[in-house]
Amino acid sequence: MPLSGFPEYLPAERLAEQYVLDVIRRTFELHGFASIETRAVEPIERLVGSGEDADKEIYGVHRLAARSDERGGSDAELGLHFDLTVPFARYVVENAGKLAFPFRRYQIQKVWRGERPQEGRYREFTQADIDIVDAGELSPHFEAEVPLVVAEIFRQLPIGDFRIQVNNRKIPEGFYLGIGLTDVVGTLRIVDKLDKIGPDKVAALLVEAGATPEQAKQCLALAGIRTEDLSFVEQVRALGVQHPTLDEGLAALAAVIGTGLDLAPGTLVADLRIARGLDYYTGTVYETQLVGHESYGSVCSGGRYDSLATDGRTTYPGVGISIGVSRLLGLVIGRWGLTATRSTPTVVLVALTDEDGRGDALRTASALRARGIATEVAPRADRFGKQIRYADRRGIPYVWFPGAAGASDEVKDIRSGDQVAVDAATWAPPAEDLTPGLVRPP
RNA sequence: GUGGGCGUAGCUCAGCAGGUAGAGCAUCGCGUUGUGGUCGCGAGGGUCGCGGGUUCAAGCCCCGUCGCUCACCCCA
Repeated sequence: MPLSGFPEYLPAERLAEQYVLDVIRRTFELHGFASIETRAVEPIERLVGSGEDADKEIYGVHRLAARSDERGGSDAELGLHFDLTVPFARYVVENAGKLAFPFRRYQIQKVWRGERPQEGRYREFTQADIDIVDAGELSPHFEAEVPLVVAEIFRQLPIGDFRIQVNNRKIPEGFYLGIGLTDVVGTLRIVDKLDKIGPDKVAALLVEAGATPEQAKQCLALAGIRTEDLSFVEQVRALGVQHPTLDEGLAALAAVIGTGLDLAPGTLVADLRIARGLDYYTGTVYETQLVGHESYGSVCSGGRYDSLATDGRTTYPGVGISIGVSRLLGLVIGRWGLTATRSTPTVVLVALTDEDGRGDALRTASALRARGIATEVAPRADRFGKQIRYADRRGIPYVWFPGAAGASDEVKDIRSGDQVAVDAATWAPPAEDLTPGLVRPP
């Protein structure tokens, strides 16, 4: 019985997932990020401390044999981590003496959240994170770097157009303070519903929360600003609000968008309505949607955090971004039907004339594997039609026939039907057949 | 956590005044003792989510329960 929120894929879909993970890993490493893995559990106290009402999402972990009065006793209560940033912050502090700063790491792991599952929302899912953390001060140029790495990954995947929306929390914060609204978080939360409930209802909620109609109108005006270039600065200025925090935010966002314009035009969008992500973000925040699937939710988000990690003497500010691998796959596999070109890594099935030929077949397979060609030997010496069907069912592209009595071996591409005489010591498939690829059904 | 929808074969579904379960697809076998995909024939496979109740009789009605699903909340 499947458990809701704990997805499990069939082999072909898992191969598609691995393909995506391979692209992610290769690109992270290409940009010089080093891999780490942190334990699955953290003391609950640490997990709760970072997020407001994160506690209701946390899965607790304890020994079944532990009596209830032991839980929370001398041993700290443990919970499964709900993201990779909080454990990473702990890891940085613990290992600060052995790490070289600025420290760049990537981390691809499962995380758990105890929320009601829906399409694209799971209780167990995979995130792929990069973060850059420094000791004391973090240079702002890193805030432009991390989303561009993600853009490079997404461009390699068959997911269509995407937009990485960028904002800086200091912009709404300074703006709200500048017009006299002091409940920054509450205002953000309401404005964030804009896409879902529309401007009229947002305005109504803001007024209900204590804003004047004029303030509500100003908030909506700010939230409506979205540009692919630096003109958002002018548009905000035109609203006539003054506050030093607003100035800081505009300068910081302009720097990020400017770098994006220079290096990867069209991928970063300044969008002054987005504010989401966990609440430890202090400046730049990112959120990513696939064009045409905006309502599916963000498939990648992150931001800058100034004081998530601290040992009391030194703080370690960082900036990071997290690809929601499971959510992304939920869309492209679940909704689009994307899958792998075959359900097994096997490139070649070595056919068997009879059981006496198994020894030779195993030697043929070894010769092919020695050159990196994934090979398996037919399970039974069925008639060739069945052996070909064995390959066909699995999407294995080639069947290898042993040559009879001194004749040369032959390999057949069962997609085209082409069959040629070959030598196991030298034959190789075209590069595109070496590993499973991705296919999207018509 | 709150509120709606739905649970029959591996999948999509049918079934009915309540009368002891069916189709298509998939799987497997044979036709085809050695080169598949088409076609033909055939086979296997179900405690009708689970438990209780009403009834001579329940997949169908009633109660409960579990699960799945959608929305809210929140987020990847």
